[in-house]
Amino acid sequence: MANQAPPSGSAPRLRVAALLNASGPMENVLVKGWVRTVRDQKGFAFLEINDGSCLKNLQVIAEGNAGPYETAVTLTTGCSVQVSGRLAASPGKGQDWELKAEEILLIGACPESFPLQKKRHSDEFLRTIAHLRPRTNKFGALFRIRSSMALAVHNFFADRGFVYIQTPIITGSDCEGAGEMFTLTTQAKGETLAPEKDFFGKQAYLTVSGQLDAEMYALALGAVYTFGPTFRAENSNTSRHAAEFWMIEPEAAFADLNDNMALGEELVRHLASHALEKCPQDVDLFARFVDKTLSQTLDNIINNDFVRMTYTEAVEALQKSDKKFQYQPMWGKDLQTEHERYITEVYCKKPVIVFDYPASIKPFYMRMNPDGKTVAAMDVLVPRIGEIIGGSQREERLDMLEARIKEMGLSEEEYWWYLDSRKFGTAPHSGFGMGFERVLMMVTGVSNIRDVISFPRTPGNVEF
RNA sequence: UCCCCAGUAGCUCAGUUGGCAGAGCAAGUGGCUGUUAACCACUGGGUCCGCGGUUCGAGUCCGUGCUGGGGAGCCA
Repeated sequence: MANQAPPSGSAPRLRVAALLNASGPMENVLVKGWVRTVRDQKGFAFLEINDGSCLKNLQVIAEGNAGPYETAVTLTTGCSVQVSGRLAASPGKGQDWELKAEEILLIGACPESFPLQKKRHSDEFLRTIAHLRPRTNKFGALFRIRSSMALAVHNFFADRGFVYIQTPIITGSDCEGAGEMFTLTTQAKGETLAPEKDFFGKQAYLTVSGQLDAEMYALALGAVYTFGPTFRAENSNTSRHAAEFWMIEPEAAFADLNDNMALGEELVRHLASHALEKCPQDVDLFARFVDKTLSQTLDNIINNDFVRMTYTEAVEALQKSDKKFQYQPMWGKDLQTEHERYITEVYCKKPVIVFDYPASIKPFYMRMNPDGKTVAAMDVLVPRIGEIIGGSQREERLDMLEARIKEMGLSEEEYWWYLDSRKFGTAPHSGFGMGFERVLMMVTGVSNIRDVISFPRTPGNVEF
């Protein structure tokens, strides 16, 4: 089918983005898209057509009492149309080019019950019509940025020799240690089946992380990353949590915690500048209407080194501050949201990497430091969003790892394959998880995670 | 899961001390020869979230449930 010539007499379809960037007038132009507004004058009418290729609409002018004009005045906001005509310089303000319609055909009508109007809607309302919200300027822009950012992630790792791997979504390991898991079963409603009689012969779950699998591939291919969906059944009702989200998890052999922190910082900075460079119009919409401090925030991320401080230093800084915290900062306790916000927004005023956390508050696979109290963990915290990356150098010493598994009451048999990687040619390695939606919140200023995912899954919500 | 706030026209909201249900936008109709969320005029539009209670009378007060939002915990 590639390069097949269009049927004789009809022009190939062009996208609005290309037409708005035209270098000169064009004859025989064909556009297909959705009508955003119809402005009917006496004897002529303006249409604004959007086809998703860019934020801006193409202005179509339908003149004359017959043909295009007759059709134009019957069109309503939301309908789909095809328009053919010629692209000409626009005498009006606001656009360089406009399409003088020679023929307008209605493809799909849109009755007045169409819920989207030519005005701003609240995010809450748009969430109730998540199937239609991509037709708004804001969500169109968001999902063009999301697509571009995904590509930027792949390019970033490809440029650095990381191999893209896909780890299973279905897992049998019930103690990955990152929160509640969704159980998976083929049993019928109301039926109670023992796990050993179920599809996999044991209890199965949706993955909460591809990390343990990714480690196996890092210890073979040198450096790998995953980029896929992740599931958490935590009954978590906040603007920063979803039950299904996308996570990027790089894992590199022969890399220590410093390499890990450098990679994370470089990635966050790369993504921030990518958004500004590759999606300027779409990002500008967010800078103007969603978060007025967005440009400043992104500049801050791009142009400054991230502050690095140990967990111990962070706790000391919190204890020395005049600010009254609801939770007293104390060595050995996890940093609370209010603590993270103080560190990034007040104390450092820029992204911060906190590392070397107490072993007691971190999972078994993190590498024990020589002090015997802390592990080589690191979190990248950004102002307003909080934790965007969480990672560590992994415990590569078999005896230490076995001891930690035992200490935390986990089953060594369950992890036989994981332990094998330390038995056979073990090597220092490290990696992290980065929440893709949180990155999108960072580059757009959108404050609710439900508005950077196509169809968000949260407790009590699986509509669409 | 806990704390706080909200739910009134298609949307965004106002509604005074408990006393006839309101505005803007949208929609419909008409007008307008270059508009830019066009503009101007007119018209239609209500389960005041559900249930129960107090009262002569409840959008308004009380109880309860549901839904949504903000914050917390947990985390990416």
